[in-house]
Amino acid sequence: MRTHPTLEDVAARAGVSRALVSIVMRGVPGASAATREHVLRVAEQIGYRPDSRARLLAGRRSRLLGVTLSLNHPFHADLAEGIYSSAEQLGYEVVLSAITPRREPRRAIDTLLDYRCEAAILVGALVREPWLSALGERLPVVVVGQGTRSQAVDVVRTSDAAGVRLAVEHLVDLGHRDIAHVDGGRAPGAAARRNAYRAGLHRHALTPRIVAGGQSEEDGATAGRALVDDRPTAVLTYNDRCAVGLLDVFVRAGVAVPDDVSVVGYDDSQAPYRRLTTVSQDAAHLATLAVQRAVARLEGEPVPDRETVLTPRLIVRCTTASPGR
Amino acid sequence: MRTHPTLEDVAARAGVSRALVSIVMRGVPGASAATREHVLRVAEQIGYRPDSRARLLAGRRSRLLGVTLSLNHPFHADLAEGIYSSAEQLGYEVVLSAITPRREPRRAIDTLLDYRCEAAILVGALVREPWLSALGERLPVVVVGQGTRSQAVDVVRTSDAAGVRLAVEHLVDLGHRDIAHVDGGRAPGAAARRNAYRAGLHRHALTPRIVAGGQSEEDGATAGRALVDDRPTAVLTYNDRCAVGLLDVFVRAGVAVPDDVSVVGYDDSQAPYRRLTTVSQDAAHLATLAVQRAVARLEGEPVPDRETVLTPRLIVRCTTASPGR
DNA sequence: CTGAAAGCGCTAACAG
DNA sequence: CTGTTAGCGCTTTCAG
Repeated sequence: MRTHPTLEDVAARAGVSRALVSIVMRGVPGASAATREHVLRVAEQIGYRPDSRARLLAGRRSRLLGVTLSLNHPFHADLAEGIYSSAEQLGYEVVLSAITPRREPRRAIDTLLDYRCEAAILVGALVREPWLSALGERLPVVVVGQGTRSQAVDVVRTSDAAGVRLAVEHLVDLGHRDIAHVDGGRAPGAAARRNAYRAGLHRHALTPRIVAGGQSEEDGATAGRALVDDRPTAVLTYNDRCAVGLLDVFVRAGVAVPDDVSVVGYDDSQAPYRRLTTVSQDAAHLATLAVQRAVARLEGEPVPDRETVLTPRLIVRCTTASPGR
Repeated sequence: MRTHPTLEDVAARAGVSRALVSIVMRGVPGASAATREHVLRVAEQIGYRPDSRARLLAGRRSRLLGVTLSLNHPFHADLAEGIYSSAEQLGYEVVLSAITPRREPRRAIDTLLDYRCEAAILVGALVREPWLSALGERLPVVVVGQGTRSQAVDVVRTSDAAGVRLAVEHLVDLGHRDIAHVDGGRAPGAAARRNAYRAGLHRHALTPRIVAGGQSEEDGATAGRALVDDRPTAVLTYNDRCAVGLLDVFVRAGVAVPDDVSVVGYDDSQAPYRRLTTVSQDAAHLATLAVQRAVARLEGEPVPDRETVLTPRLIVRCTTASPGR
């Protein structure tokens, strides 16, 4: 189990100075093409890879972006993927820190700080406003997917109001008048969606009906069981996972979708196999914007607005139809 | 955006030497209880957190465990959670590196190496044997969840043979004779499960019927569409996600589960709401073992076997029943 | 128990 | 173009 080769090993074997190797490895000007190639080959030969810790320590910039995310959320996975590739394009590294039931956001963020990342991109991190603001004072912070009252951080999100509105309009256009909402409880964005739902129904002089839900399929199933007996003609759920749980209960109870009841999800995170009508948030776009925002702050470029709000799209698939069809 | 406080800042403010602060922060003997408390309070006051880069660089040990995982797999999320907590208990840190469609296992592992983690725990990383062996020569490697021909790495997994066998026996006991398998293609463990399925059916003089599947719900749905017309009485799928996709297609096609067809999943990764009969792998246990194994290698403790194989449990829920009930 | 001193592997000025 | 020289913030001897 021998130790990793160092810059010095490469230098020695290539017969040049460490500084030169450093220059070559970083790809900055200051070495002839011939030397460059030679050094690179030697490095390759002895399996040299720069020690990222040392590099981070020595450099004045770390070019490291810290990202929190909760595992097990398809939408977060999509965001992470986008963040990785946007960051790479801009020459930044990414370090992930997971939020799990036993590992709180605060803990995840602390880890990121210990790595001395230059900016933090927070996905799925529910932290209290004062703490978030304090964090925003220390380093550029971009919150993805949810709003915040804090003025110290950037926000990149999709408009919950617009998304819910699209969904409600779609259902109303189809002729639905009894539209229920399975909410997300304390989940990110849940409050905004709930409010938008209320507003949407009021706009059409309809009566809101909110059922407690959550983020998971199980929450959706629970809500489904609560709704199945006194069934509305349409249901808008907090997210796709929730919709899936609801659908499952409905279908098993012999309730046909979309014939007996229409269902609209949120996030477009489910594989298309379910053919769920849903409000789509463009994860790749959100990711790109979040990274751009963080980088802009780091590089002192002007950032137009603290908050960037994307407009979601409604994707009509096969779980919605006119009532009593 | 001021810089982070350093060890020196704490020392200055507490009126002691840097070395002492270091001792206190690491919690090693060498400081009086009074001093210890004082230093700790000062550190807390100025919001000091040790720089993990510097710590890693200076210490002879990094106590860092590198973990690959693919986002978007509930089973991996469970493993990650377990790894985090086991590592913490043993005084190790964890750094995650995601495998995504655009970020190959090799890339993810290289990142881990750049962080100079002392050992690697590979979950969901499909890499060729020679490369894996080469990696195993460099540092302790524990592969989780799948076997490998490589003799250079440790393996912690659940017996696919035993799991599939449990499932097949269960179905046969229920009276099924026409049992299909939706396989996992090239996914981890898919080959082993496929072989065990074949062996299981042969044991009972039944004819195997294998349908191409995959890891996702969509793959399961595709397989479901292929099976729905010439329906077996029972289906064993590569994993739960696959089972869910299959179920979805069946239920929509008016095929009742378990009345018309029984379905057995694998992983127990779905929320219980689906009431899926499935083969359960104990993620927490696997995680603990993987971490213990890695740590044992690092600390030169004896490791009994290269491979640890857990026995899975069959969890009978509501998707299996006798045929023609 | 405490302080001084030597690096860890790298980057970044600066001279040559 | 190339080599020299300082550190980055911390751990780790080793004397006081």
